[in-house]
Amino acid sequence: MSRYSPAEIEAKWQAAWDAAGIFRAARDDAKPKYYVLEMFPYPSGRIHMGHVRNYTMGDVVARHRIATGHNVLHPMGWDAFGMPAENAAMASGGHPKDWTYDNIATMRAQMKPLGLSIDWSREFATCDPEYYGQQQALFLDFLEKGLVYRKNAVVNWDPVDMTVLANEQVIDGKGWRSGAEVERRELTQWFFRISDFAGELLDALDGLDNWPAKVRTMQENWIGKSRGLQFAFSLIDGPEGYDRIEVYTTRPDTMLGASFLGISPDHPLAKSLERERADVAAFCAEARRGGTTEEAIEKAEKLGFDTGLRVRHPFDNTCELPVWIANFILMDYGTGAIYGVPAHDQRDHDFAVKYGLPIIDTFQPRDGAHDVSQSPFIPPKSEAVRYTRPLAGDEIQTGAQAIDAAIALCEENGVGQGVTRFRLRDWGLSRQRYWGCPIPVVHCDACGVVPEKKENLPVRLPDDVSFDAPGNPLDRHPTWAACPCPRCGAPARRETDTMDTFVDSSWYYARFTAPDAPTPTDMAEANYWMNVDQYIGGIEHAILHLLYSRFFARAMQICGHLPARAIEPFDALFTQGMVTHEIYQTRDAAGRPVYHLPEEVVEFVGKDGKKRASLKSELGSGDDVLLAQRLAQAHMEGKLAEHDLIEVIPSAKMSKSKKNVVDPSTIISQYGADTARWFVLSDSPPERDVEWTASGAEAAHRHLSRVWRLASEVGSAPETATPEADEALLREMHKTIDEVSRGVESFGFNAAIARLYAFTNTLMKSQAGHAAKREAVRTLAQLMSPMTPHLSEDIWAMLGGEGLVATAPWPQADPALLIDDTVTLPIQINGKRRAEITVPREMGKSEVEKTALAHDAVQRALEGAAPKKIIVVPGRIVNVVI
RNA sequence: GCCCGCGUGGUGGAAUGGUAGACACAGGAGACUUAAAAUCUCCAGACCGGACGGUCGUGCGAGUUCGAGUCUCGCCGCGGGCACCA
Repeated sequence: MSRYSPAEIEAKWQAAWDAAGIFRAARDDAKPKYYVLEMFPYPSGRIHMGHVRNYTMGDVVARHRIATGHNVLHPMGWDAFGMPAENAAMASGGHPKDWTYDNIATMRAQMKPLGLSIDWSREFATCDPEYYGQQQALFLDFLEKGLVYRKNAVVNWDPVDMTVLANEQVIDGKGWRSGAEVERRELTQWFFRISDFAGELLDALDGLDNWPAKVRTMQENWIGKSRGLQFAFSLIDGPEGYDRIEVYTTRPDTMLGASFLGISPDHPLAKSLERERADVAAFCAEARRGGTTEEAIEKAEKLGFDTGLRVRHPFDNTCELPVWIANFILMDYGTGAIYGVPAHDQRDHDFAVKYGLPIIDTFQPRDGAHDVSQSPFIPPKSEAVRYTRPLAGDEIQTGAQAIDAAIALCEENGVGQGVTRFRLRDWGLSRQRYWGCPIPVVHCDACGVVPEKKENLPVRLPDDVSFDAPGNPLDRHPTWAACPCPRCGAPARRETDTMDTFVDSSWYYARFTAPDAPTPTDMAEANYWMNVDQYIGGIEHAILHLLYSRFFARAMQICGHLPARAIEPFDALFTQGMVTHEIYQTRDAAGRPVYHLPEEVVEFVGKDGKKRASLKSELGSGDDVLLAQRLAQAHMEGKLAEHDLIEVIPSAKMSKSKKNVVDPSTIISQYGADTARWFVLSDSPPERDVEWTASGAEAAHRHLSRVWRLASEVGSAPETATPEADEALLREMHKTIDEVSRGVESFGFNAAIARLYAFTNTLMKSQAGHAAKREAVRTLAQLMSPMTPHLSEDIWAMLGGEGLVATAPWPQADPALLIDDTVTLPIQINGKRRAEITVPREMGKSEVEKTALAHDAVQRALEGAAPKKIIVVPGRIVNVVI
């Protein structure tokens, strides 16, 4: 065999790893453990390049840790519940279960050839009854500890499909499938009490030093801590039972600028009025229309209704404010009521202008004046302003100071108290869907909501369901919901809602530590393996998934399913970028974009040196290379009309509709898995997007072939050894060991790969002897092994390595060999490089100075004068200041 | 609006305050070959120059420093997150 043939060697070494069972994880107290996890995939159909990049990165980390003596846990599973399975069933018949498990089989079969160091014995899918049964057990434990509860909540309701929709499924206020106008409806739903943990989840972010700062900031903003004042306005002649209205504000310093009081249409007072007054009822119905999406809210016009009620200002008895119901006030933030200060708030200003309410300023710029009738004056809180109606404190002070003073004053006078609030709301988990984990409770006429008994778990999804009618198949199943009440035994009805699929992914990392345990976790295993030492996934999960998981780890710890130190489940997080690919685009007569597959076009280099392309079908038949040459020539001569050209848009996200998807299986059969792995790591830093290019993939493959050839030919050329060449190669090898090790440890994969390229180049030119080269090539293969495990294994065996390279100890750089005996120092004159000298490493400062000054270039620059100053940084640089 | 991040050749990108452009892609020249493929060698930031060499150069403008892609301040541009949140 004289050619690198990945298909052969990859299958061979995968079989060898399997036979040796080296990726099966078991507790071993003699070794430090290392748990590396990539976010598990949703089984959508086929794997894509993004998966390849994600799992390759995890694999590099895992393989490096194995080689450095760690006991590694590297599992894989499937985030398998969710709507696409039901949509597929509705669109083309079939069953969500079959669709899901078929996809899993396909994707697993696509992943195995990648040669990942995964312990497949721990694989599970979240739709396995064994998994969701344990999730139901967790739910029951949470219920017992008060971590989950039921309440009424406003949801997006599709009246045609008769289902709750997620915000993402409401488009232009209409259901995405039915096209029906979405209603805001109040339903009784289950909620996790995540908001109770808001402060803790926020504070603990500080300890997550190995998380990207960006993710921590995003979570911080999401949790949204604010400090403000809560107090009440007393209501004049209010309806029975209502004598005051509680409000919350973060700007109590503007209290004397209040010109109206606004309440949410869902505020209890509004609801009470609604029952008695037709005009109020009509307004509230109008105000509630439209979805709960951002988009719907954005577009919604500000609507207000003057109730005729009035409240008294707590600091000014003569001041009475009208009470309005306004559609922009949210019931679930603060108290559902605000006081409006049009002079210092954009929304309140809009509202005041529309309804002719007074605009009263409480502060002005320090110097000058701001006409608040035209626009609100909203300086940063840190800016000092001149208070025209100060509630407390000095006339001139910053907003922040005034706010603190106002809170203090109100607390002293018993008007209200300072409170800390969070934007984070409780997590609603009920979904009126079939393909999810059934919520294990029973509704009994006599006993109410009763938890299912743990011995009756799992509450299994029925298989005999149909998707030919709108609504939740569980709800209309003839028999499934019927069951005895777990408490009194009377005939009762199961909850037909299922859990949000984010629940499934909130604890799978813990389940991997003991996937077959008869309880959600096995504490001995969890105690050994947790936490995840390195978690890797996309930035798109920066908020929800990672926040929910942090909450779940805390809740599980409270229920005794995780050790206390695992409340932060992910010690280190890495968010990798996407794999992008260029798009070939033309436009149709109407100017709409039309996309083309790569095989439909010919690329060439245009007269401007930029990449151009043209449609093959317009060119007649011919060899691609010749076509490209002809096109380039024609373009150069200006013979190509613009409309013959295709727009080449680089770096677009891969998607079927844009026709720019590259299927990993195609690449693997063409070049092998090692090439795909090497390429996705080589071209960009891992946290950034990487552009897939055919030429880049070819280059990667070419390089791997070169390394393989280097290995197979080592020793076949005539012996040319010189001690100098051997020594030089050895030093270069140790520098490579050092740099590659550091790169691999710090997610500097692209830099590590660049170093490996450089070392390969050195090796090819080296005059070192056979023995030295042999060792260098074997080390090269070993250093490459986390990225190209099959190729490395083959070379390792070829060059007499002991055992498998996968389990061989990682090479250590000899510090003595990292330092050269001589150094080349650049000589700068006034900070600009002008020359260089090569001197012994140990040469003293004054010696170096003398040598530098003697240099021609320095003498020329000095023109006989003495330098003002000379800076010598040993081993680094010489700077002569003239 | 608020909060982050990023601007380096034709392209992706290297660079603990110390030789900017490593490594790779695309490009050019050449070797081998009947030819092609494959492989190998060399060139390559811009400008001036035959060469030696020189001038400029990390979005723009200032500052700190012997020395700034890197640190500070101010602009400009791009990207991301949050947002009727009181």
